[in-house]
Amino acid sequence: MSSLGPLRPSPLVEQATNHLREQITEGHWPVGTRIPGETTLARTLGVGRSTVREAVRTLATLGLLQSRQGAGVFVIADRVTEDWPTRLRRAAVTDVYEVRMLIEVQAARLAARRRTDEDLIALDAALAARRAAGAGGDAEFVDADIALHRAVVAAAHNPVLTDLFGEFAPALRQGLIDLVELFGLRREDPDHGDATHDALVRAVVAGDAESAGRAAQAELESTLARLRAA
Amino acid sequence: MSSLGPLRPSPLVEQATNHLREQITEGHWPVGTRIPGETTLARTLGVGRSTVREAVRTLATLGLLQSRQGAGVFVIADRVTEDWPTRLRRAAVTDVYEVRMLIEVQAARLAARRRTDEDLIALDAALAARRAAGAGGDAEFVDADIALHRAVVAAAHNPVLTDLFGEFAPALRQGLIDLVELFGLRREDPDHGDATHDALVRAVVAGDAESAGRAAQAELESTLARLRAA
DNA sequence: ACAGAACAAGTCCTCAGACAACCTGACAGG
DNA sequence: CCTGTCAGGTTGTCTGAGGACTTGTTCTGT
Repeated sequence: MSSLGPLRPSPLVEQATNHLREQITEGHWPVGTRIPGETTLARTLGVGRSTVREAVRTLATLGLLQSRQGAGVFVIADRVTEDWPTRLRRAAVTDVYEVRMLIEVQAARLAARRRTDEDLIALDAALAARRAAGAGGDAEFVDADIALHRAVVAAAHNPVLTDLFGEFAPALRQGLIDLVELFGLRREDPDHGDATHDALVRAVVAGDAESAGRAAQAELESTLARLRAA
Repeated sequence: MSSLGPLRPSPLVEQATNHLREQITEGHWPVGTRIPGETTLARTLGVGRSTVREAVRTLATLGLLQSRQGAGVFVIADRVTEDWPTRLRRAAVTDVYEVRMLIEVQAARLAARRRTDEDLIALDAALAARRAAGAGGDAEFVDADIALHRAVVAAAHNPVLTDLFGEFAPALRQGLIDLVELFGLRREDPDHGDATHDALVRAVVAGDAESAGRAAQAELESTLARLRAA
């Protein structure tokens, strides 16, 4: 009778949620249609009504269902938009890094044109912090490196761009730490890449878009090449 | 007594959800702490226990709470990672378009280096489709235009990049349709921009990264200038 | 015959109570 | 100190009830 059977290893709500989600993703309940009522679902799933309600609410929060009092529950989407953190986690590091490079090269050009006095202070501070982090551990150093790049992107003064970089940063962190350790980049050169980063910052400070773009490209491309080799 | 008072304009669960979310985001319940029990919350909020449960489940789905049977409900995050569709919807069209330009200029360069024979066929088809859409409505034309740009990005063969463009496309669509109508771009020139798009495609086909980048930049910058003027 | 009001069925929304499953900390005994 | 037991509290689930709302139908007046 009950479609879920006598097995109860995981919470019932979760089972019910998955069951309903399958009906949607597999097309049994196309977008726009009304799904059976609470009482009916409770009977067919072999669970209580409150359990069904919580499952429906979960899928409503995920954007698959929408319940309208008095009318019923309707399917409004058949798949959840996977969020970027998980998408980036699944993607290849080189692909992520390549996109990061695309973004940042152009961001550096914009930053050179738009940087304010506050940006200059922040850039100098970030550069100094990166240099200082040369004395610390690899994770600390990578964090300081990312912070510097974040300062460059911030100087472009485009909130969408800033958000986008913020999305990529955590995905890059671990890959960069691994890279530094694998190649032992900092063994004889604790603040590895200091000269290129200095050039980048100086180009942005000088307002030279072309140089800034080239500096960013050169710096990122060398790292990308190492990532590809690893 | 009841913190929610006698007002009942919106569903109680929603009110309870917002109330709990505020407690979290405003720091009254720091990450890691246990929140009061369902029965206690029901009493303080002046609602039933099932209402509290659905509110908690909503926040759990959003990743703010985690409930463990027998132990309690715990705060595991103090802010939800806003998804890109809503973020882009809230952002200024010009900012979104600018980032799109950054991405696509570099994508065009990559595409020129990596395009396969299949890409060439798809590019030609998309270009022809855009030309054909000149006879249709504005929405149809914009869709064909976006499809062509999507084909260019796809030729770069970076899945992260393709996904990223897919994220931006819907946010751009309406803005572009409005732009076309506002400026009446197609009144005397139904397939507006055909020459520049043709140049872009030919550069990608020829494998000329520099020309492709310049063509994309020129095309997108002119549109961006119009958006800024609007 | 048509337009609008009144009705009825179905649905979600909320509550209250009960019991089961489970976790945690205290406590006694080794 | 370590360990097993136990009691209290918490979440998980079910059920029954009534309220609120939507929708389609029926009825009424013109």
